[in-house]
Amino acid sequence: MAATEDRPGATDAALSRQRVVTEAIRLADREGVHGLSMRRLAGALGAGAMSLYHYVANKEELLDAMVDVVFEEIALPSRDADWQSAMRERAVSARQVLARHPWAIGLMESRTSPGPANLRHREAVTACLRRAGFTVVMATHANWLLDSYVYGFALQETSLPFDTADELAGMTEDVFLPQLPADTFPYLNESAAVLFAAGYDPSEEFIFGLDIILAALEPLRTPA
Amino acid sequence: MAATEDRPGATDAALSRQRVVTEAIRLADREGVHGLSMRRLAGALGAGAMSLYHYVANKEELLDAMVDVVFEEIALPSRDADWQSAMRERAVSARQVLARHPWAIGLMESRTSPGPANLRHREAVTACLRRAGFTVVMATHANWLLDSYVYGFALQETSLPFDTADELAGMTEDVFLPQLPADTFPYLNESAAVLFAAGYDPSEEFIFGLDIILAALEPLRTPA
DNA sequence: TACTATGTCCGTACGCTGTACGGTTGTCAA
DNA sequence: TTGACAACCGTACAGCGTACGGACATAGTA
Repeated sequence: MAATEDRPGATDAALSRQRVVTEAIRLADREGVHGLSMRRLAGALGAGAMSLYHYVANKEELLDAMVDVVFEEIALPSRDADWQSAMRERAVSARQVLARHPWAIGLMESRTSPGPANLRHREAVTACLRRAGFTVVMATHANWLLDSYVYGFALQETSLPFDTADELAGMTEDVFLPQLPADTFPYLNESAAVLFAAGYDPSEEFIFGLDIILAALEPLRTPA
Repeated sequence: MAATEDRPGATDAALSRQRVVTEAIRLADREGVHGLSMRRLAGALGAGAMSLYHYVANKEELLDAMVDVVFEEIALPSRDADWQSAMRERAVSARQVLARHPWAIGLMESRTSPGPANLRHREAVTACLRRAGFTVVMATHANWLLDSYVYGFALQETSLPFDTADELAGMTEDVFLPQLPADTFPYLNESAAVLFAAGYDPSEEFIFGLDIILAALEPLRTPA
């Protein structure tokens, strides 16, 4: 019970790489990646800043580890379902995870070497596509296309200034439409007005594009 | 001639918001967004750090301005061509521009309100789609789909650790294949080997997915 | 029991960051 | 001549990542 001293805000458990990375993710989720500093992270763990460096070589390595944990959270494509269902589910999962950890998208840009969870994920996706009858080259094409869509969608989603359809409706009336005068932006103005009147809900947008892509890939399989 | 004192590294021209933003982009292109500090930027302009604050309210506003200049560089869809050619060209242009300014992609994540060039661009794209016979709702779908693909592709591209097909070939042999043992990663190993043998060139990858999307959108137009 | 080695933790310090605040100039109008 | 104003910048402060060296507890060995 006297394992750790009673520092202010200290947590009982001892430090570990696991705990450091997990807490870092929690902090980044709550305050964004700008709010994640080694000192603040250490504080949240009830430790001194320099203690962290026994578990991560430097901040870059910490960020790498965080991104890999995010990949771990994404569901692998199911082995049992048909390829379209399997890929749809993993894409939906990926989008959910990236919405939960928006900072991860921006972080991917600078991280060039994939972590183990990332590799496992790619292996499973490639396996699914190959078993579905795509050639190696076609599976590569499909991979690029699907991943580009998922990441790009998630990226756009994080830069939206609203969270729900209701919020969007409110902002359309109060903010967007006034900023989009019909004489300078006739088409954007029309779009905002029509979508607003139709009660447009952007949360269904993802599936629409995803299913278009999946359907378009279907004929590119070589018959089993 | 005595307009500016002869400070070390000073440039003759006077400061201006234009010059500040342009030089910031040049700096970010060369050294990445981490290498862009107010002091370094001021140094490159032959000025003191605090002088910059007469042209930008703070660094955030500078980053906003930089992103909007990037949008300005993207070609608008042509009015004369058919919709597929117009959208293809603007997507290719966007990808080129984002490859030139990789930092812009990560920056988009945190920037929630679009700048004027961004709005002009969206207006032109929406106009192109509407004139091609897409309904407002369908044009919105198409917009999300196409932009997600472009941004996601650019994002993935910047995190590749190689630049040319030759470099990729070299790294496949020396780095990737050794890291992908056939027993743990059978499918990734196979892919790497096959793509390497086929002289795979990822620079053609973009057009492939883009044309799939464009073709899949074609039947969603309402006849004129 | 005494000594050493190792692992965990952290206090201090250095060079960097963004920027608040308060100058100092140069130009122009009255 | 005076006052206002724009352009510019020096200094200072809080916070950043992290190099360095040291404190302390435990384990292993003699």
